[in-house]
Amino acid sequence: MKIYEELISRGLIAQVTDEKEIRELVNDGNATFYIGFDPTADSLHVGHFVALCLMKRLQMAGNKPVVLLGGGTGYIGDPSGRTDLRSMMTPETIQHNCDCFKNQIEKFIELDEDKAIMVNNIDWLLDLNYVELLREVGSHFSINNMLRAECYKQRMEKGLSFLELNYMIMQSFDFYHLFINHGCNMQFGGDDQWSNMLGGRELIRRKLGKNSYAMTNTLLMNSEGSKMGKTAKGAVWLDPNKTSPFEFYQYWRNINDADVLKCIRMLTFLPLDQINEMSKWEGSQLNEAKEILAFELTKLVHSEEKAKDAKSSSHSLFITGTDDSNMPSTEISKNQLVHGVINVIELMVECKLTTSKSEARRVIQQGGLSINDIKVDSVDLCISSLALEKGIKIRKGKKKYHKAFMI
RNA sequence: GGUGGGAUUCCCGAGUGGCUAAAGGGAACAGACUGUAAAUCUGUCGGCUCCGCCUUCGAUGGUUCGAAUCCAUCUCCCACCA
Repeated sequence: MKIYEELISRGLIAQVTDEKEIRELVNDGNATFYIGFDPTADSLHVGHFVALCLMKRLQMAGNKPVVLLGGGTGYIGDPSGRTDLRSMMTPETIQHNCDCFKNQIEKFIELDEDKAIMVNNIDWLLDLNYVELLREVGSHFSINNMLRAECYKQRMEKGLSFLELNYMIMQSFDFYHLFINHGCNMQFGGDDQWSNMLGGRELIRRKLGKNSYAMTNTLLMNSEGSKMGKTAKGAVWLDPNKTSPFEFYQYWRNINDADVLKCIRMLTFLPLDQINEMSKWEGSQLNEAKEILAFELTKLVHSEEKAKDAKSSSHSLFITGTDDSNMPSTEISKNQLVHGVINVIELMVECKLTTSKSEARRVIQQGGLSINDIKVDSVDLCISSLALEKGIKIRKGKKKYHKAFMI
């Protein structure tokens, strides 16, 4: 099976401009394609990961990726899929985020002049001359068409600023620039980028009379139709300092039944035969599939060792109930104790298990807290320094484990 | 520039002088049931020194025994017209 067919089988391709030509191009390893990453945060998240995997797969098939950091487009902010204006970032933040992205991507994609390159659109966007751009590029865009694009349509009700309207033009210009300077003949991106990508293709056609290609990957949506990779606390980050390997593992381990196979297919590098075999699984057997998914992804994003750790922590916590050194922990210092003890409520807040004492009190009153496997039934319970020196295991609700200790 | 409309607790959204820490829904959190799933049911859902007290309804000042609700000024949004 060739790469294009594989991508289709994995459900990764959403839309393509010219199916036949693109198939040939990527199957023969003749594509130089780019994917843009706008530096919206100081870490990549799961959504980016889908794109990175695709990049990797295409690279392994002999195509050349161009990683585009959106240091310039970050100044504008993509309105696609948004109901409100993105908050404007300072140049310092953008720079910092770009640096973070760079570090993470480098670990995943082999960068080498022949195999893949990384560029930053700040290098060409920031120096554009307004009037010149209007004449050279702006004249090729039809406002009527732009407003018909899905990404803007949604914003017509809530309001769309001129700044955001220009995002499409900037992204189109990127493609045009890369086409000329790096022989980049294809653009890849999330399905929500489709109209922006067509804009670039159209610009290349109008200005150079040349054909170029675009294809989008399926957005990772759950069975309820909302974007995956989000938790109550925010995104699931790839940065281990923002989302620990254990949390990362748990996110996938706790995924809906309906979404497991789809995720395995899309995100892991397991052979399709094996995945098809797994798709016959039902009911509680899916737990096994979830473990595989969680393990494989943790391995890809962090390392095999971290994945093993996460898996064994998960097992010892949920199956055998034993303690484990991998759970998040908080060190309590001596001066936080009063008369050699600390109140449970204070302790919970200290460990960031709850954001306020009221909340901590409620959890205890509802029977949701246990320490060293003994349910806490009084909000007045105090923990001694002796216990803390040994280290205590706090469990809030069913799945939140935390360790508190004192040296 | 003109004319209207709006800003309420994490989000949506009621509330138009006291009975309002503020309906309803969503999210979230805890409990039951389970497969570390979903669905369902129950409870909670501003803070604290928690049977009581304190701070919230865009901002500031005022009227009143008493205001999210009335008045004034300001800030920001939106719609229609230009």
